[in-house]
Amino acid sequence: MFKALADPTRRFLLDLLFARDGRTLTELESELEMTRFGVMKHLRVLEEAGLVVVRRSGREKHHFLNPVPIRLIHDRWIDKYTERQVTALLDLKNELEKDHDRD
Amino acid sequence: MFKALADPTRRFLLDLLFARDGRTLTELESELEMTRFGVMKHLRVLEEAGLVVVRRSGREKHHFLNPVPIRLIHDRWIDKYTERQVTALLDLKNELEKDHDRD
DNA sequence: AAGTTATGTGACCCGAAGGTCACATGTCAA
DNA sequence: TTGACATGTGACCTTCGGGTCACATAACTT
Repeated sequence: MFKALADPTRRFLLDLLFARDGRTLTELESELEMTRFGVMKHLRVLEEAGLVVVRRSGREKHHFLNPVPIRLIHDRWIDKYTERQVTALLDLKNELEKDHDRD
Repeated sequence: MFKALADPTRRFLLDLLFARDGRTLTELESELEMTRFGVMKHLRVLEEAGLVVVRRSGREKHHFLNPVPIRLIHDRWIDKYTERQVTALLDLKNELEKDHDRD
């Protein structure tokens, strides 16, 4: 599950699904500079990690983002008390900068 | 930074630091079934990822957990609206189970 | 100064993961 | 049913990352 997040291509796939859910394999493939097979492998990893959930419809396979595992990562190393400090800090930072691009 | 979380040994190191901060290399080494060199490599990766912050004191090097990058992962794929749903869901789950061990 | 302790560096080995391809199955449409 | 489309499988290659070791520097102790 952590290994699933280790690859930049897979993170980009999550970004795509975060922007718009329910896309199919070929739809996602068109956004990447890679063979269909590569994308398929990555989606499989994400699926096995529980980060992506799948719904079949005929010959098509639609992919959806699952936020739960991400939250579990968060909760593993940030307790309720620290969370308040960190969110406050980051909210302040975003307030000061007002433009943000990550990674 | 995501690759830093991909390795189970490094996650265990974060767990150790989450339990108690400021430990030194040899202290952490004693908790693992590995050579000092292996642990050193892992700590270096965690440090470069910003997940661990370091304070030198003489010949000793103390390691501290930094929660900010973890929170950034969270914020990347969970918006404020979804966050409420997910936390509510997980709080409910923890309430029902009442015993929890992860990974 | 000398020995011990804490940490650092470079090279090396090996298994795992990313990527592609030939080939294959299942499904829609005419 | 025939062809086109969407997805799946296994083998293969190559690069990368985890782990160890020989060797090295720096600091505390007596």
